[in-house]
Order: sequence, then structure tokens, then C-alpha cells
Amino acid sequence: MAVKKQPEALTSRATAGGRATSYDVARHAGVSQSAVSRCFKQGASVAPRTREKILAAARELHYYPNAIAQGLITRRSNLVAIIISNLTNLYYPEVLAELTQRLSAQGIRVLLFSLAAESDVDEVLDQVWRYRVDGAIVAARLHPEQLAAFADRGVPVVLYNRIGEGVPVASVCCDSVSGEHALVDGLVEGEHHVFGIIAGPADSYVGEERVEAARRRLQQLGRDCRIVRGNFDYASGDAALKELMRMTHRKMDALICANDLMAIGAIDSARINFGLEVPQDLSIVGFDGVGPATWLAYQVTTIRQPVRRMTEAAVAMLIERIERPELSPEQRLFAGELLSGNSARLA
Amino acid sequence: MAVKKQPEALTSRATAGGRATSYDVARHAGVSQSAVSRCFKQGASVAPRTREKILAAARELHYYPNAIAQGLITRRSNLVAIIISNLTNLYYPEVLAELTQRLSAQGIRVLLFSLAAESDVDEVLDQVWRYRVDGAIVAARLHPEQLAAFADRGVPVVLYNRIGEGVPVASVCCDSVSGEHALVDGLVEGEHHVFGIIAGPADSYVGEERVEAARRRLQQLGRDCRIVRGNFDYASGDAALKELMRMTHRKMDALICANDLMAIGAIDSARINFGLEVPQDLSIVGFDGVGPATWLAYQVTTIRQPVRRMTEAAVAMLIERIERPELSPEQRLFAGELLSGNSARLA
DNA sequence: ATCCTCTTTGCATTCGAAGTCATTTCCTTT
DNA sequence: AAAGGAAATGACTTCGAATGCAAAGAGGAT
Repeated sequence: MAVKKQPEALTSRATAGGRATSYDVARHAGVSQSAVSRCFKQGASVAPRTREKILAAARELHYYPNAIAQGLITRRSNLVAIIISNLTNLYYPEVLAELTQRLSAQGIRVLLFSLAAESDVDEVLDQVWRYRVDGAIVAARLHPEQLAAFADRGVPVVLYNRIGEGVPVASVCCDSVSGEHALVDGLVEGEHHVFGIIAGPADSYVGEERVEAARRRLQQLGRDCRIVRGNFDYASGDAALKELMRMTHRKMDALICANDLMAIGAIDSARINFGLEVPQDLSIVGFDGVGPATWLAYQVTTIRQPVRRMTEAAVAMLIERIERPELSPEQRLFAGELLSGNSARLA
Repeated sequence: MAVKKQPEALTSRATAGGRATSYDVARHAGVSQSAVSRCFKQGASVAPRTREKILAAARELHYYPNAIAQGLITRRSNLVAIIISNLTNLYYPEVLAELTQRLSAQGIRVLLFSLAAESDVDEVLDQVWRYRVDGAIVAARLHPEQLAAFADRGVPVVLYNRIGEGVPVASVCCDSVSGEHALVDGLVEGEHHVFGIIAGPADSYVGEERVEAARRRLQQLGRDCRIVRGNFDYASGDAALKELMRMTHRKMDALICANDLMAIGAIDSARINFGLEVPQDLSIVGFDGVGPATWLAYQVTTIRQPVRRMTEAAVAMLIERIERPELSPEQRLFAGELLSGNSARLA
């Protein structure tokens, strides 16, 4: 059995250009390491004069508590993983910025994972486990087993704009159904007759939900529609419009797009490739309320997601669950706001 | 002097729903903790049969090495901070996604900091020091003292699209001078006479550099110009155009914008607010090559930044410096590519 | 069987801060 | 002045993995 060395045997690294430790500060201030630790902890018992001495020493040595060491001993990394699949979507950067700033404000750091392909998910999760994140916010498609892995490991998750498929998971979504109903109702009352829909990629939860909601509502109101699939980007809006024009013999007078970017692509295509007036000849609506939707040239009629409220809710839900892991999985649905815009003749 | 406890006194957490440690795996496989550690380390000496046993145990217990503990002992967190000021810029999401994916591919994790206001920088840096990141990529304005702090702490930095002001720091930039020269030369040869410039916010490095390059070149070619300041966003392109039209009595026939987003705002404004044809009545050029610049409605004549090559260089430079901190600060300048587009009559 | 080398393995220690517990200090009260 | 109690402080251990070092084992040559 070995005998433990005393702290004073440690050499100071503070002066050697490296980073100071709590021991360095302790020695410099003539106190124990425990005192230094307490000094940086909220509500710990330290005499005012001692605190002063220690803080002065800390300043002098440029001491910053090592979050890695803190994480090890407290079992709280103060890290949250944010997993996002397609950052180039125009919609997600805003969400990411909001989430990051809100988490920062709560003293939580963001470990960002951006997926190039869905197949990378497992590698990403591997890293998520290794870093012992306190929680995760996910805006990417996960298999049920992958979601279950979070539960197994006791890592709280909040899904953003998607729900757990088969697995109960906390989530924050923008209500596709009410949004699409508002759009469809407006279009129908606006005397449109031939409807087209541009769907998102098949593996997008919100994409499918929006299209399904729109289709159902049209059906309820006795209207038929043609559906073509896009992939959420500008070019696919253009391509899908061309396809729909072919299918409907150019009779289409209302187009519902699963997101704004495709709506914008379709608007440009209608005007430039088909010489149509939007909305006189063709009404086009989108979903999301991204920045370009309000540009003068477009003024897309769309449903704006309440990003601030949604991110606020996501962060709040996650933090709640980090602090009280027993909380049940809750789904929060936010109604979007109808932006009347100028790209559709709504009643 | 206290006597050290033996590892077997530790209780297993592997079965308790928590996370398995290397001790749990060791006990399960009937070996020592050191063996487990070696087993997960590249090129360490472990007998094949032992390795098998350990890997099997690890799989069974869902063991993932604790990156926090590894970081503490090895003094390598494998974390890199990415500090970005305005994520909503349309240009940065692409950069961020590229950087994140490239770093991931190198086994490095990204700690993301998104600034709401410049004043937040110091709080962000505080966190950067605490997490003992191995390096940082910065696309935000830092004071010389803030840059110096990185050097003091031996944390390598690479600046993205900005250079160290007064402090030598590694950086990756897109060449504003050659880019603006190409644009200006094209415009001048294209028989334009009344020039306007929409600058970026005064605190933007690239903004100032681009405008200065354009202004100088115009001067060299004996052309005068009016300059109005925007803030890089769409609305400010519109506002600045109005201001310039007022200043030049609507005679302006060439407009140089410090970025694409303002160019797009100006194009829309020219068409919609002033009934002008672009480029027949007014040529407008931008800078960046963001997604919307290639949309059918705009087809902005601009300089596209080679984002892939730039991010690749930034990551490579950072990793080099993490491994060999003595490397000198290098500045790498990438030439942009002229996208001829359709928003300007170039010669 | 003996000796020597090379590979495997385990022990003990270390990274830096947090927290438990025992001890000391300080102040108040009588 | 003594006693009581609260506040302040320090010694020591702990988190989980990496690693220097010594011991043990395997294999080869003689």
C-alpha cells in the first residue's frame, strides 16, 4: 500500500505559461484547495476576507475552473448535444442560434452535431454517449432503437418538429394540421379549383404531416389534388411545379408547398418559366415563415412557426427533464401564425 | 497518512441503469482496468484473446469510454470552439455545417458559441477557457486583447474571413481585393458611369475590406462613387438603394454591394419600388455566392467564396497548430470565383 | 532444463475540482 | 471569563481513464 503524497509536492504550472489549477490559486492565496473550490461555488461558506484573497489570486493567475474536472466529479457535464440533419435548410440556422443562446443563458454549453447523411447517426450517438451530455435536442430522424438508447442511458431528449415514432419522447412541434387547414380553407374560399401539392422528402416527419393535413382537408371540402414530391429545396420547387403543370394541363390555380423554400422556387418558376402572374393566375402557399418568404419579390402566404416560443419551450422542457428525469414525455404543439402575404388569393 | 482503498471496494454501476466504467468492464472480463484502457487505445499492447474478452464485456455493458475523464488525464479535450456572431447571415450556416462535419471526421467535437451581441464575447471566452478546448475557429470580431488571451493560454485559433488586428493570428479569408477588382473592371468596361456602393456595418472586417477595394479600384479607373452603409441584411439593401437613388438623382447605373443579401434587397427594391429593369437600367453586384443568389429571380452577379476549400483549410490549419503549437501564424487567402449571373451588364 | 528476450499484464499514481467530515475560529451571551 | 453555537477552514477522498514501471508470461535459442 502506497502512501499518499501531499499537495505541496505538486509543482506550480501557473507561472509556466500553462493553466493555473485550484491548487495554484490556493498556494498563492495561502489557503487550502477546498477554500478555492468553495469560493467559486454559489452559496458556500467562505469569509469575505478569504474570498477577496482568493479572488485576487485567481485573477492574478488567470484561473478558470476546469469544467472537465468539474464534470467528472459532479457527473454533470453541463453539455447538451444538438443534433441537426440539414443545417442548410434556411429554417434551422435560426432555430440553432436561438437554442444556443437560450442554453448559454442557462449556463449550458452546446455540443453541435451536424449530419451529412442519416447513416452518420450512430457515429454521432457514440460520441454523445462518450461526452456524457446532460441532455439532447434532436432535429433529425432517429430510429426507435436510437431513441430508446437515450432512455436506457437516462439522457433526456427533446425532439424538435418531430415526434417519437412508437417511443414516447418529449417533443416540441408546430401544428401542421391547424396551419394547413387555415391555408386550405382560405384557398377554397378564394375560389380555387385545381389544386396541386408539393410534398417534402418521404423521410421528413413535418413534410408528411403537412401534406397529409392539406390533402385531408381538401378531401373534406370535396376537392381533389395532385401531389408531387420535392426535397425541401429551391430547385425542387421549380422542378415540382413543372411536373404539376404537365399533370394538370396548366389548369392548376392553387399550389400548396410543404415549405417556403419550395414555394419560392415554384413562384419563380411560375413567373419565369410559365409567364404566370402570382397570385392572379396561380396562388402559392408555403410553410415555415423563413426570412426570404417576406422579401418584396415573394411575400409568400405561409404559416410562420413561432420559433422563439418553440425554442424556449424546447430548452425549458429539456432543463426540467435534466433536473427531474422522472418527468413524463410531454408533447407540446404550437400554433403557427398565418402570414397573409401576397402569393395567394385567400378569401 | 491515509491508506488507499482497493478498486474492488467500488460498486458496479453497470447494472444499476447508469453508465458502465472501465472498472466494470474489467471486472466483467476478469482483467485489470489498465487492460481495458489499453484495449481502447490505438496501438497499445494487448493480447488478441484478452482484447476479445474485453470487447465482448464492453459490448455487453454498453461501455463507452468517458471522454470527460479522458480529457482530464490526457489534457486533450478533443473539443474545438466555434464562435460565430451572426448565424442568421445565410452565409454562415453553410460554413458551420462544413466545419462541423470536417472536424467530426477528424475525431474532434464542436462546442458552438453563437453571439447575440458583440458584448457577449467575454462571457463566451470565459466558457472557452473553462472547457479547455484544444483550439478555436472564430468568425466574430475579437479585440486584440481577446486574441492575445488565446496566445497566452496556448489555445490555437484560426480566424475565418477576418485577420488579427495588430496581433498575428492564423486566418483563412476570401480575397476581397481580387474579387472586387473583377467586379469593378467588368462594370467599368460595361460602360457604367454612375456608381453606388452599399457598405456593410462598420465593424465588419470583410465588409470594410470589400468596399475599400471597390472604391480604390473605381478611383484608379477615374470613377467616382457614392457610398451608403447597410448592415448586411435584406432590408438594409432596400433602404440603402433608396438613399442612393436620392443622392444620385436616380442617375446611378451600377451598384456594388458588400454582400449578396443586400444586393438581393437592392434588386427587389429597384424593380418593385423604382420600376427599374435589372440589369438594363441598373447593374447590381454582390459578394459571397449564397444560395438565393442563384435563384431564378435574381441570378446575382457576384463573387462566390470557395467555402469548401476555405473550411478545409481552416480545419487543417487548426489541427496542425493543435499538434504543433509552435507553428507560425499563417494567413491563407482564397480567390473567389466570378459568377456572371444576370444582374449586371459586365463587359 | 536454463537463460534471455520480448510481449502482456497489473499496480499505483495522476489529472483538477467537489464535497464530507472533523477541527478551528469567531462571536454572542451570560 | 466561560460557555455555547454558528461560521470558516483544511485534510482527505472521489470521479474515470491513462500511463510509467515492475512483474509475470511466452517463446526461442542453447
